[in-house]
Amino acid sequence: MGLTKTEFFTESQNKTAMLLKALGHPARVAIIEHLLKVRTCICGDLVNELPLAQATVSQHLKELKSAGIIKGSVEGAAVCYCLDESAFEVLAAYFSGVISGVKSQKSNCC
Amino acid sequence: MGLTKTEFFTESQNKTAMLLKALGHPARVAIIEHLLKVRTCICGDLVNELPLAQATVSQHLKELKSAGIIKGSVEGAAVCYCLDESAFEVLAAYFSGVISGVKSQKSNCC
DNA sequence: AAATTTAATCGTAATATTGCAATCATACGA
DNA sequence: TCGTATGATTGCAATATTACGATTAAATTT
Repeated sequence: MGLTKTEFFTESQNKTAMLLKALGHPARVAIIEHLLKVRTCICGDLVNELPLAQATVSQHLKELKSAGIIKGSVEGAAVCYCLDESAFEVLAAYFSGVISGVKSQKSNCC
Repeated sequence: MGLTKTEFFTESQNKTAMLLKALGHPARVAIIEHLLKVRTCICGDLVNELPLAQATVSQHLKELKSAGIIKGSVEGAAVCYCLDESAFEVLAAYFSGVISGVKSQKSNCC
């Protein structure tokens, strides 16, 4: 075990969980917030910004990128990273959908 | 290692990451979506609904509850669970903030 | 009281994540 | 071309997560 049984959940549930899991680490939240401030940056900038080694930052960037949360384009020797707006639109829509669903419920709890 | 360095991130970053991590599993997304449909349910309902054993479902419920995403109230021998609206309001506000931040940036990427 | 229902907890196994040092690969400048 | 800058990858150790069977505990039913 230790293996998530993704095959028994819907495509949508797996996709949503995958996005949220990718953001479910303070270092990756910090990367997002730094990109909100500076729009674009390279890995080295984040290594200076975060209390983590270069290998660790690179790994977090890889996870964010493979989840579709950031984009990276090669810029000479460096790689330029920026936010992928579409992922956040999906998540914002998801949560506003949840909220309107909750609000449409009669009472709050049992 | 294998230990997240939460002490080096802000309170807000840790809190956001904690909420997102709690939702970053398809079973827990499925639990949220089921609660959206039925408003309240007990653990046994979810055991019938999900392809997971009772102990596993109970563990997922515990994680959601300790993150503040669901509430549970004892109802005789059973425990009645429902969504905690406030957590979703925090997250919806977070993502709409991210989106307006991204939109205020000049160009999309480098 | 005994049996049943409900779900939390314990113990364990398998796998995933986090973090880092070291190394590797690529692009650029001297 | 040789050195330098940048960052991805590899290999490893420590810890966390996922899942489940078995057990436990509490409330309800018979």
